[in-house]
Amino acid sequence: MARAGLTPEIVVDLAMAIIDEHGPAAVTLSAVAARAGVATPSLYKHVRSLAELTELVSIRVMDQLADRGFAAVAGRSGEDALRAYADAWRGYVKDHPGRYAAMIQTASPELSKAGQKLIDITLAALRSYGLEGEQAIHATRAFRAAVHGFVTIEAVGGFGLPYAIDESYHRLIGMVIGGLPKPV
Amino acid sequence: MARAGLTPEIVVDLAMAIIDEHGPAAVTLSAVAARAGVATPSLYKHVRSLAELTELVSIRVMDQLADRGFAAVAGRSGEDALRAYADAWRGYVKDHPGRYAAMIQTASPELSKAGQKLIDITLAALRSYGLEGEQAIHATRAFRAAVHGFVTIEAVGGFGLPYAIDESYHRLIGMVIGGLPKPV
DNA sequence: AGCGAAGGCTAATAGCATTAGCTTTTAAGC
DNA sequence: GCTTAAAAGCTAATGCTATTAGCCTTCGCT
Repeated sequence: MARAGLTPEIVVDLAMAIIDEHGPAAVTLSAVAARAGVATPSLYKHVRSLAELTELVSIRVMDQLADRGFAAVAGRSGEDALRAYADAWRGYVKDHPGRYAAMIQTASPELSKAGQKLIDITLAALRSYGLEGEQAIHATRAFRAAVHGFVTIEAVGGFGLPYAIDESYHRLIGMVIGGLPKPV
Repeated sequence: MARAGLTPEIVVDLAMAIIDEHGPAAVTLSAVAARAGVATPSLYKHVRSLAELTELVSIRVMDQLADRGFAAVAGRSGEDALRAYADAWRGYVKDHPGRYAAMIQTASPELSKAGQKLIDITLAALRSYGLEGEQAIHATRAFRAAVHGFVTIEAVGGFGLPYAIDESYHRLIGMVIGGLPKPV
């Protein structure tokens, strides 16, 4: 019988498809194996465990998020860059709420490397503010926390009526931006 | 043999103890039953399913959070009230990171009622700002998002070096407060 | 005392991750 | 082209999980 020709990357692809269709909780090795047309234990030739697979998924999601963010920030600066990044971030979550949910419920050393990309992009967007050291850290944390908090609540439908959510987000980002020193 | 004398409340108590000691992932009906000194299926006399138990746990956590918040806001107004609420919220998460993690990975209709308490407290803290309708909604969402985002990232150790985190939080809350119209 | 409900039990089922060990395919080197 | 060894698949088995069914016992009330 011909081989399925799996790789770790393809296994992650399949897991992502399951997340998109049925949510993060539906990601089991059985489900992935069924999609791959393979017996469950065969997956262990490509991933060490379910835990490793979910970690790889998280890294993939962070990378996708970073790609969108990077594209949004490129060629912009100051408030413009920050707002574009914030919108790109939220756009990704709205397009793929399951993926973001899958991402946030995993933590590991490997993951922090992927997460660093998101921080680096924030720093890049903040560059024109000329913040140094501690000031840059505070600004980055504030931006991350505001964006992540808003988008997380929205993804689980936590805002109740979906009334004027765009405007609420715009204002929150405006509060963060307004609390920064003026760009040089 | 004497009965264990369980109630749904006690079952939730035991689940909370497991969360505090071993994290949310360790909450299984087996583990709870072992702690209760009872066979696993006996728990079904008190909770309908594991899903219901985790939901009850989330509601309990939200209630505890609301109690702390209520106490913090009582007798304060304006910026003072908002900062006290923000500090109480974060204090709870620092005291019980596992509980907060357990809370955020559950969503259901029953839960939104408990979540409404947290929103009501925010509205109360905002009262002296005299915000009406849409303005109050935007302000509440911004506050929730900022607080929730920050404490969530902190709870998973997402800020890397634990350097000056108090100050970062203080500044973020300051950004939100600074973006509100002045209290009347 | 007796009766019914509530709270406990054991046994059984089904789904899950994981490990062990075997077989087949594939690709590389001669 | 043949050999060979690693890579990639398989089946079988283990042990954990939630859940259901059906039974027994304890408790509270009359």
